[in-house]
Amino acid sequence: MRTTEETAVRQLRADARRNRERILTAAAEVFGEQGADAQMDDVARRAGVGVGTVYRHFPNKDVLMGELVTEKFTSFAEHAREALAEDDAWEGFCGLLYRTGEHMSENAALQDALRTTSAAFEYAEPARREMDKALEQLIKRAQRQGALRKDFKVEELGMLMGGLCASMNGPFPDQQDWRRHLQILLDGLRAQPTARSKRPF
Amino acid sequence: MRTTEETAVRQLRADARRNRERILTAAAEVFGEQGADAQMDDVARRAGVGVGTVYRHFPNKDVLMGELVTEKFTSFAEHAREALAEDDAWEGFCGLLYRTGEHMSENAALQDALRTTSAAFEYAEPARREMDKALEQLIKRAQRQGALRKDFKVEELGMLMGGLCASMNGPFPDQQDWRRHLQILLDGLRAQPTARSKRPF
DNA sequence: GAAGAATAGGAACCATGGTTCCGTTTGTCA
DNA sequence: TGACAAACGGAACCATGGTTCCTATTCTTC
Repeated sequence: MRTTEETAVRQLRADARRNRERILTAAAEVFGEQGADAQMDDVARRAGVGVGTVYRHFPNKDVLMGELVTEKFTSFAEHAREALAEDDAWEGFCGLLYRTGEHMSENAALQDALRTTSAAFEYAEPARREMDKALEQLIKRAQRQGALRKDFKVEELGMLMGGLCASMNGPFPDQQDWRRHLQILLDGLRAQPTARSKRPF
Repeated sequence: MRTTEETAVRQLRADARRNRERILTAAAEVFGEQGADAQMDDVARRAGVGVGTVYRHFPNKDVLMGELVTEKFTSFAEHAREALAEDDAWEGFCGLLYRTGEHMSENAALQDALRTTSAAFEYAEPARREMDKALEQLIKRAQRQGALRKDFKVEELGMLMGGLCASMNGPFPDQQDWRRHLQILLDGLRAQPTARSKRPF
């Protein structure tokens, strides 16, 4: 079975194909564990390959990381669409954020992608936008069901999730838990029957 | 007027004292603008001084940054004590977080200090603990007044504020506003008369 | 199974940025 | 005002880590 896509990429030599795969796997592990400042040499070593080989397959570090993060964002978009299938919009929303948090907490590079501006993550922008489209539907639906505060916008979700990342592996001792953070956020997002508290600004 | 403290530090030569002050000012500006990875050469240049001079006054970058961040934390602690003087504990609490946010949003190094684990910021730990002591009182009081959710702990505040920092200068377009983020957090922290929403975990 | 192109490997290269060193300058004190 | 310690300046040093380059090794094809 050979799709057009595969042939379009020009048939790689058998060893090259194998190595490319290994590199991708190794990179996912290494960047996942160490975040954006993991080293290319580490990736190469973990893949059992020379650095030169890594660079033969990916022009530079940014592209390699971008590739990985894009993959992640794409899968999040998929998750969002799944959540859309649930009956209770609010439950779907909460469940998605939790699930996403779970993934992020296991992937340092992803956390970096959500907190930092960096050339590396611009490659992932299209995927991010794709993800946002699915999220938007989810949000709208939860708002129609009267569960999510009306003034909440998709763009703000990125911001909140970025903040959530900060509580994973941050400088906080005592096993701080991002789940707790998420819990508070969700309580803040829930549509309130009562008037909201005054704000000094 | 010569305090014991000044003499304890051993009388510096006039030019040295002047330079030390300049360096501190320059460093506050440079690190405030560019965060933890501003360069020592920049600090020196801004202070109108050679790098060597910077190093004569501060053994290394980490200590210099630590000094600055410590100063900030100390002033935050002071603010917290001021908030304690207000009648309405909740208003005091909100006001403090807002005020703190305002400061953080103008100081990139401070943001870094709240999100990253780094030798540089360990120097600021004592000051941080001092700050936490004041915050604890503020929190307890707001809880007694029934305004703040009962299950909230001081340690969690650091986490949340760290998250808030992530929405300042993050990778989010469209002028995302940390004030909005804070608003949502505060709504999540407000004591709820109604039962909290179910959580999928 | 030999030739040639594709691929691998990893030492060497280079830019960046913190830190050190030492010859020069300056403040202080008698 | 002269002497000397203290302080200055900034070129040079060094470690780190991304990227390149060139030789050696494999596939693949005939």
